[in-house]
Amino acid sequence: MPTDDAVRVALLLERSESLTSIQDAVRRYASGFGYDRFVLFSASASLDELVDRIYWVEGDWFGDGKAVDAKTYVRRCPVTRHILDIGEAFFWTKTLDQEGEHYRIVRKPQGPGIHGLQVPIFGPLGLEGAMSLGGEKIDASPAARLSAGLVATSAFLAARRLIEMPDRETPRVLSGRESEILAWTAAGWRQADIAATLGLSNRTVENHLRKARQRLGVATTAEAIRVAIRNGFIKG
Amino acid sequence: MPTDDAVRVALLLERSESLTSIQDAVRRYASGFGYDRFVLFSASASLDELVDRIYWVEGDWFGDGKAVDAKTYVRRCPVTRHILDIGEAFFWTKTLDQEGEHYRIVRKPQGPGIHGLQVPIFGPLGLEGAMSLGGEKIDASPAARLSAGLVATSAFLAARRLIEMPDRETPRVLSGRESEILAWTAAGWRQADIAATLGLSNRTVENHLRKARQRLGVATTAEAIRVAIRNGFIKG
DNA sequence: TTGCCACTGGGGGAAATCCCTCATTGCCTG
DNA sequence: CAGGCAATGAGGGATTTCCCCCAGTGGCAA
Repeated sequence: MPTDDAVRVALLLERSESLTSIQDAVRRYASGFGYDRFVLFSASASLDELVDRIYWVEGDWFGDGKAVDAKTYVRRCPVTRHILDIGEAFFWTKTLDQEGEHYRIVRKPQGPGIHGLQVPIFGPLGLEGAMSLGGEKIDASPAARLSAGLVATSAFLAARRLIEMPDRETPRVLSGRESEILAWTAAGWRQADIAATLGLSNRTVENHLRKARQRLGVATTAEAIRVAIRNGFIKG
Repeated sequence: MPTDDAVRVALLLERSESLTSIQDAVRRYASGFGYDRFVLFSASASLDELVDRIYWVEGDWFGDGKAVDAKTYVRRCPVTRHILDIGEAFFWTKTLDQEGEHYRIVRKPQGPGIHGLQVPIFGPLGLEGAMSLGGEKIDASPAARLSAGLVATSAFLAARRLIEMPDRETPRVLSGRESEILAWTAAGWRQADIAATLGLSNRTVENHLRKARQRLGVATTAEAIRVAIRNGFIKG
């Protein structure tokens, strides 16, 4: 029973030294549950360096046989939108009728159509990536969801370890000015107002904010505020 | 071998209907790895106030033979602080010398002292909680880390499901769409991306955001996020 | 001394957000 | 059934933020 192998496969993945071996292991393992198409991507809309990066796509996801980049995938697959709502791995089903494709989140996918499992991977800063597995006849048991989820998570972490190798060790700490200005921003002040209040030029405020975003590894100031609050750099 | 039971125990936990049964299952399972003390808590916000709510504390955490209460645990366990830095489950070791207690994050805890496994649980917006397991002679293998991590995660989710159940009625100042879109914004997504992902027009997203700002009585989206986090309209 | 880094500014242009108004649909409620 | 409100979307323009460069100063450490 493949569920028993989940931990062993996850361990194997953790020690993988190449993307190919990761793929092989996942493919072999997931085929036991009926999956034959895979997507593995880092979806952190936030992290500057690894924005929207696909590690692995395999199988015909949209029926047009074309390769997709991460943004296209995220946008065309309506299932992705539920990543934030649900927070755990979930099953979905795609059916076809005269009106077009219909995606649904389901507890237990069955019947005709393409079914899949979406496994989000979260980290300190929120969504870091996801793995999707799809197939036409899949094992939709809770045990399958949990064990495939474990394996998918390990696969993502392993793939990222290999691919994002170059120093991912940014000290996520803000300088004094940066957190000060971020705090003013969180208080609802515009850059120009902050500049006037602190006796700085608009440029300086802008530069500090950008630096803060870079340091926190986020794309927007809005997210920077969330992360800074969470990490205690500014008061919530 | 307990690693084989991880998925089964996790499933059991998922279906638990009482905190007691969660505790029993975890206790029984984790004892196979040598753990005999447990902490399970939900977390959020700043580093100062890392622990939000403690679901379960049990065992002799500080070697003085006394059971600890939640407050004591939080005050005295420095390991908790590392949850945000590390992002995955990690082992730690506490040793004692004349200078006092020393906590270290280690790859493979061994020797005398108290050892433990810290399992952070992440969600869409970052850290959501954690489970700590401790003992004097623990199985520190990678397989044990993975399977105990799976079980700990399931235990947390199950406990939270039960405990936060009493649908803490938040006076929803924001409408569903508004808080949803604000949450995406706080996660670092731009209006256009949110629109594309949710299948809306840019205008609609913009309008919802403005409505949210109006309702919260703030001038900028940045501040709206801070306020929404503080008021619990979106998760921080 | 030679770096690194925080802090301070700037130019120029692209992109995103924000503001005000208006309109439609559908649901629920008094 | 009218009125409120959530949800959707548009036009048009004003602001603001963001991005990618650059450069000087002063502090601190190898």
